[in-house]
Amino acid sequence: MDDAPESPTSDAPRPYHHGDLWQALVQAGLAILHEEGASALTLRAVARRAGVSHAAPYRHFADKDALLAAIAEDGFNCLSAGIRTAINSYNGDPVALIHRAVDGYIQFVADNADHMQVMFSGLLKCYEDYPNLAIAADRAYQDVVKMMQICQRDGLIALDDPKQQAFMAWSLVHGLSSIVIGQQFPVAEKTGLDMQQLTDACIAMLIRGMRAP
Amino acid sequence: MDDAPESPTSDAPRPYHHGDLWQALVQAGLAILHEEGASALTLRAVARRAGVSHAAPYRHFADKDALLAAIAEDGFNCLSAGIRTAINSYNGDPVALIHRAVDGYIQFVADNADHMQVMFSGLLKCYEDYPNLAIAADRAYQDVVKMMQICQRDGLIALDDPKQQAFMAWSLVHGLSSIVIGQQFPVAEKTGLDMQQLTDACIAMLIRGMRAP
DNA sequence: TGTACATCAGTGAACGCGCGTTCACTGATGTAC
DNA sequence: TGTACATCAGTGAACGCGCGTTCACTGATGTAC
Repeated sequence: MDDAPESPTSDAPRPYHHGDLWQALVQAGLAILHEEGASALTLRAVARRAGVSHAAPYRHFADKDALLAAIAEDGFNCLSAGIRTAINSYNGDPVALIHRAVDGYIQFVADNADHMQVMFSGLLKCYEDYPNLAIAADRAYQDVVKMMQICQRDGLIALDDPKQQAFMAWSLVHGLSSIVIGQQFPVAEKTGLDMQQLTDACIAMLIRGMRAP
Repeated sequence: MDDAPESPTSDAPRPYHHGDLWQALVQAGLAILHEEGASALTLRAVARRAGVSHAAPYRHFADKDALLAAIAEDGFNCLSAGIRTAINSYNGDPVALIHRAVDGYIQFVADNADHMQVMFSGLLKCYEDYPNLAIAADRAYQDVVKMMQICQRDGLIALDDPKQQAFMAWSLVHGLSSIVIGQQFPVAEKTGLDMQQLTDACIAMLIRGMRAP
């Protein structure tokens, strides 16, 4: 009687075998992050939301951290998808490329603050224990590197190590978004600028800082 | 019998009245953050470590969040103390000033990763509910602004709005430290640089990006 | 085509645990007279 | 200087709660013959 699974949305009787419970659990976790926040992300809540018993997840995840890793991995996939979209629609204007990529990143953080928390706030101690997660994080990073290489090729930034440039760009954008989103202090009120203006200022500074001499 | 306070370190009988339990609880919280991490930071653990019953904290803090706010406040005070130290020892070289301040910030983050988590990872939803915390965060920010004004005055950076420059600098350094410290991916391995080299590269980029034309 | 059987996926009860918070209490402190 | 008393700070038992995890189980699936 404890923890009855919630009634399925459809009237059809839910089959005993779920089909793709792995995916359903990850999606349920994302929904909880959106609607209730990171502190509500428990294994039991995820199972409840997916409409299965709270023991069912153990068929698919070794423990809670494994589920968190899958959720974090999904987040990195979203980030790199956004960057890749920007790269794929590249039209020869590297400044526009950076704007599109950065705006995408910031938008993702704004829309998924609690998801970012799972990815970045040290909830998972050892990324090495989750190879798929490490790969996803690396892929996002490599996409940023690629973007830097394009900006180099087309003369926007200096021909320095693109890995280093990518890391600096990521740091700036990540810091920008996490300070604003985390609401540690009312940035708009303090700087007199809105998010878009702050973003644009950061991009301008970044490009100037990396510009080819 | 549940939750017996641990024996005091001194042999003298602990007086019934503590003297400054408020401070003792904050210090106990910091010790837990250092030694056991943010997930171990519970009200009961803090009381245990301070050597009082687990109900005693409620004489000094309305609830758990109030304790977290006090701990976060302490963190911002440390950050601004570091920046002010750098400012006070200013010797006319603005580049050295920035290096000292940034190195201090990064060192603090490296030594207090879990403390930073309490300050920045959204554990406290509303900073407005804790005026002292908001003041401490703002003071740290104002110290960065002051640093920017010095750099402007001595010709290192452009005469733009120092509040905006401060925010960009903070974003970069915060992002840099949180990505590296959070260990999302092995930065050293990926970029081929150690922390100090990455820091120096970021500072160089920052100054170039803000440099007076 | 039908059937026995191994394998897999999900169930539900149970475990021990530590948490945040409340409450009636008691011991200590300091102040008014 | 001594004493009654209000006030304050800490105690310890109790509350309800939800968590992660385990376990023996059962229902569904698919494969070998």
